Amino acid sequence: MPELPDVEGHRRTFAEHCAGRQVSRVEIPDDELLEGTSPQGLGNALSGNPFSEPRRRGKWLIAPTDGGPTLLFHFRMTGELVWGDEAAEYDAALFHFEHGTLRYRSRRRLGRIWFVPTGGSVESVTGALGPDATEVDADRLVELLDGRRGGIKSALMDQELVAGLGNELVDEILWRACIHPSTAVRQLEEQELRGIASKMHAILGEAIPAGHVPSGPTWLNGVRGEDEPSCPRCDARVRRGVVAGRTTYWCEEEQGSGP
DNA sequence: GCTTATGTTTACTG
DNA sequence: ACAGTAAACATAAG
Repeated sequence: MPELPDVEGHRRTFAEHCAGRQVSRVEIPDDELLEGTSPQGLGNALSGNPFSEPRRRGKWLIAPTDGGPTLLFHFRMTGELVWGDEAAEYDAALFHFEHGTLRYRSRRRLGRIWFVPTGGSVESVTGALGPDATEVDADRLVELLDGRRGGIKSALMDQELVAGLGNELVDEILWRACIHPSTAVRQLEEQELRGIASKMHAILGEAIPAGHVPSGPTWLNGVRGEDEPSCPRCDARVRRGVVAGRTTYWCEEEQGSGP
């Protein structure tokens, strides 16, 4: 689930229930989850330091405390944040508050929570990240892709170029822009790059409030996983293949068969 | 048994 | 330095 819109949903969950609040107890059923501290160290550091307003950059959720350490959440493939009392087998971290519990749940246990001490560097954990996809307009995208070698899908998936886009979002963007995912960036006209930026914004504008990439009848995402998918726009065959190392869907009719 | 899965990192190759 | 691929991570589902 976790691409930019999903993480934004988790940010809203955190903001609604945890911002301005003081953790009363931390419980870490899976201590492989924690990077940079121990369950006890985390508990100590969070006592007396209420969370402030969380922010998001790309697929990272950044949760600072007032004057204390900052927590960084990355969800990888199957992580999520859930508010409530319903326990699940893969609850890996529980943040108990007086009014309820925030659960970091991670079925495949790939996600992590990083601990950044007061005054520490968030960037040293996240590494270099490009501008958040929500802040990239057409001019900026053209600039970012100038001189880029390789294919358009791998470029858009590169978090150092643009932060937040994942496999499903990129397929959706290129499908709406009618561009084959393997197309070399250098072969794209400026107008095509502007089209990509515009579709990216339209898609994010719908996906962010939803908290995920929608899979309704007008979305390519809706045919993902089907045996014989057909294009929601033109009904032609949707192809499935591997591009940039990831399972990729595209409409053979509208996006072509590739370079 | 096999394949596949929304992400990232590492190692290797060109 | 820049890109691409493959494998690894851990687990479930078909």
